Amino acid sequence: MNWTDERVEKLTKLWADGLSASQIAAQLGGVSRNAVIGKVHRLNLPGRAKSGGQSSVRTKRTTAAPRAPAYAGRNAAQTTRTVSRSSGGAALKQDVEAVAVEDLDTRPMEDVVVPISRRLTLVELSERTCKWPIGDPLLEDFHFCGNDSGDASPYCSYHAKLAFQPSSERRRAR
DNA sequence: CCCTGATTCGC
DNA sequence: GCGAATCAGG
Repeated sequence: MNWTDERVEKLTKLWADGLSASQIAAQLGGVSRNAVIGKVHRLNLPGRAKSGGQSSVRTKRTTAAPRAPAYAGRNAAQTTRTVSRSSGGAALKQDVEAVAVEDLDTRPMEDVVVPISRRLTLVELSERTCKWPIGDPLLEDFHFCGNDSGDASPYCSYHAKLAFQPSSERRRAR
């Protein structure tokens, strides 16, 4: 891939916005983070203030920002899916709680607070990043949580609590 | 190990 | 000019 004016422009902008080289590479596509860094140097763009690593500025959430629902609205639509298998006797009949967060008339876990998200885009997700979607996919600021997902889980510990609620105990608790 | 940017150097 | 390899660091 070559550095078209458009791509250079985007690179410059994103770099100025403080995104990391790898994140920029992911958004540009077709280039490695090394390519991005190399280009940045060649363009004489100001490098990062201190040669600090990932602990630098990152997601700067000013103040008030109740990162609450984000999912509430549209999710309430496709919440509980009841699958009934009426086969012969009265054997199988179970309802499966589909990936739901907070359903219609709910009260359970509303207390699960998710810290901050890394605002990753689809292409930036890796095996260890939380794949919990945030925002409206149709909007520009749509992103994924991106926090560490432990190792074998698709979500970070916080979103995992929201996603995998033990159905049995939930019913009981209600 | 994950990630970060910085530099080098063959292409 | 480009970017993989490498280095240095959190």
